Amino acid sequence: MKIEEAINVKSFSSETQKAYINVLYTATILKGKINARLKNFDLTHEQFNVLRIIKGQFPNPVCVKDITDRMIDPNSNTTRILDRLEQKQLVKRNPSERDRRELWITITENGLNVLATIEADFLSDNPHGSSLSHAEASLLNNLLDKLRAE
Amino acid sequence: MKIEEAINVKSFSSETQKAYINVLYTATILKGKINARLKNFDLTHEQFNVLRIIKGQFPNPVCVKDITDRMIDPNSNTTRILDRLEQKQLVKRNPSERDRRELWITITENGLNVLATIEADFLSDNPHGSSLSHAEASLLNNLLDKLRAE
DNA sequence: TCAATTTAATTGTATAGACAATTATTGTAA
DNA sequence: TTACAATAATTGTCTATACAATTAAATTGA
Repeated sequence: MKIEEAINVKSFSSETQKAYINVLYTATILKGKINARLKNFDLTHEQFNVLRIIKGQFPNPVCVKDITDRMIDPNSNTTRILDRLEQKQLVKRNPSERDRRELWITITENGLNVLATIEADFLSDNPHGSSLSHAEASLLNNLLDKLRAE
Repeated sequence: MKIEEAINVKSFSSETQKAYINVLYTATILKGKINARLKNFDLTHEQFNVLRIIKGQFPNPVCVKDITDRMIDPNSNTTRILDRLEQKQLVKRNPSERDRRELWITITENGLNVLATIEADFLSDNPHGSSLSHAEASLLNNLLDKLRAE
């Protein structure tokens, strides 16, 4: 569905203005799809993201700042997302061995298992086997990078 | 800045996977820019959006459902965003004349003035005079529409 | 007619996003 | 050494996002 139909707007002040709104709207849709799948695993989109970031360094620990630097939305409160992941016993917090201000966060065995299950589920019906070809996706990435650069 | 640098990620499982994350990340950046400008006017991004939707039908009123149908993120709670706009006396709620379940929302004189001021401010340094050409923006729109379609 | 269903809007509750302030610790320079 | 600035993480507060439940009114169909 074209963006015009999706949000019932007949015209935009410019093609770029339309692209702005299209990016925001598309992000909402993608987030909704991901959240819907993650619901079965009692995780939100951002919790999933943070968990993957922590797994990315496994078996090395990461500190809170490392996570924030890699988040899609660093405005999210990393502390509180970690609170929820820790409550679910998916990550552990330990004192850092090099700086007493820091915490060393590691993913638990349980956390690794949950991520593995989710990845299997995601691959099972090829959610990212998108309607975009590799070349189109690459083009899209370049255009988004350029759009942000302005 | 390329998405890889922006979020410190070295590789993605596919170009489409990268595009997914790029859309989410780009949306965050765009929202941040818009919010920063709107802060001077004591409005959030979503409040601004709703206000523009209501203005779009002026002088006709719109009901809550009409607004929700046109919102970038219909998961937002329209009632509570209207609460804040009404508190700031930017919109008015009146009983509908055709259906007692509905409310008729209209933008106030004050609301029209605020929007006019914001639009003048936005135009003043050409925030949408982006680095994308018309053709590139158009291509981006098509790719986003296609990405959502999968 | 009138019970059942649908619809419009609100309310409730939890997490996320936005941003300022605070606390504890480390780094720096007189 | 010791003020002072810088940094890492947490806390506080408000709005937005996500989604279920509720309330009131309109619609439908036997």
